[in-house]
Amino acid sequence: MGNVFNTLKDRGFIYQTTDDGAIEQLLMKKNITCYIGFDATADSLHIGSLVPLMALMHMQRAGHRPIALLGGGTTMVGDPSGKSEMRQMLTLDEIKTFGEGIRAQFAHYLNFSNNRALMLNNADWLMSLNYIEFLRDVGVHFSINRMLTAESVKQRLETGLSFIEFNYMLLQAYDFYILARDQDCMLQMGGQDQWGNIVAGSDLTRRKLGKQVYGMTFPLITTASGEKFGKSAGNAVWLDKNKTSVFDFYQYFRNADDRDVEKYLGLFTLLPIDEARELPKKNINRAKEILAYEVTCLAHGRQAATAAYTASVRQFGQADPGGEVSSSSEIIDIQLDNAVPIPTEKLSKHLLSEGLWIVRLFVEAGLCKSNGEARRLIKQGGAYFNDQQVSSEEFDVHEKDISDDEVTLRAGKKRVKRIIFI
RNA sequence: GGAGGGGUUCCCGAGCGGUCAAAGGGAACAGACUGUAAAUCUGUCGGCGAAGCCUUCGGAGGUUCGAAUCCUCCCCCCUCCA
Repeated sequence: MGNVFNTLKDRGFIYQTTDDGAIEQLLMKKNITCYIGFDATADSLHIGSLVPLMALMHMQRAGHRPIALLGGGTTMVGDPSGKSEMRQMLTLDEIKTFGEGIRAQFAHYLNFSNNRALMLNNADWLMSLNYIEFLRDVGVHFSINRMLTAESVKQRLETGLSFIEFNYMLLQAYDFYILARDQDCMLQMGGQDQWGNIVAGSDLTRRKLGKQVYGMTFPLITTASGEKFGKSAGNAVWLDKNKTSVFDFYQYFRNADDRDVEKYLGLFTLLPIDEARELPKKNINRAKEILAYEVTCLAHGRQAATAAYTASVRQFGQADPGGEVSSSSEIIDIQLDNAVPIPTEKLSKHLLSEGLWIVRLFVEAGLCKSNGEARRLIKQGGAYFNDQQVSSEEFDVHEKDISDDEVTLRAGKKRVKRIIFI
């Protein structure tokens, strides 16, 4: 399997590095430790973190040791990079709780046994810093003139940048230095907006330890239509199945833009790169199924991915019924006859006793946010009750209208829910 | 600290006493077309069982028959000066 650097490059992970040749050499010569920071701003990661997660995974598979660094300390300050406004500050407690949730998700991608990967929290060394000491120790090495030329800072100079955020770069640089010193970490990776922070860290490490360490950034992933990757209806697509159902998670990738499929297969799956390039050309919709299945497999496990796949096929049909497309994905072994249910909501039977207004039912089911929205849906002909179009909003559902205490609701073509009355 | 500019519905951004639930664009949602894609076209896009009513234009008061629009105080942001 050999050269991870080429693997990452071929699969579209590399945006820029501090030194291509040196990093490639380094990675081939020995097993190194590398790190990526994740700010603990929510109790779950979302698919925006998939690129760094996959990058660490590739590193580990190639024998290197990845460190996932939780930003318990840096989140106290807030990274201004790539943001137009200051981020809300979180308490230490919140960050701690968030960290727990995130750690569990990492375990799906990385093997933490025998210290083959580490999870650290920069709160451990940042929180106890003494201001004056830090200034004399670290601050001296930073040139304001130079910091002001950083792209991430320049952008914020237009909209405003507070001193606390301006300091962020020093803290992240300090992280790199600490990891280089204590864990022999040689490489920091991150999103392209992290470039300034990463370079600052490698400079600081060189100055303080006389040690050469390296940096690499990933490209910012956007969809072909120019939107930010990972937003579905304005909401983030989370890795936590309680925040984004497995079905919705699968569907997000199943509905990828044609033009993005090849890129996504390279970045978000472990399928051989040649296959990732070929699949979309052979059968674009089968490629999307495979993409969605593979990504879901990594995030939620094979069983859940299979369920999402079969439920989707039942709902929308399959892309390659003849089985003409060959693939190394396990998806081709899945038998489609044991159909698995779609997202289910339980409602109380009491609601039915006096008749449940159809408008309200759609709201209760979580398919519409308000009565007004449900009315609109019905008016526009997008509401379905047991696959029957709802023609009027003046309709009450009684027990006699449903069989087996169960009903299927559909909003538009894609949003479906099964409701069970208990 | 001084002078000026600004905070509008999910976002950008018009409005500057009634005709404003607030132009326009984007996003989103539904329909047509399709391949669960893209592009295009059409419609919708604060809440309320829909009648009218209620809540919304940084916050709190005030003027007025009537305020997003005028006045006062406060909070926040930007620019220039110190």
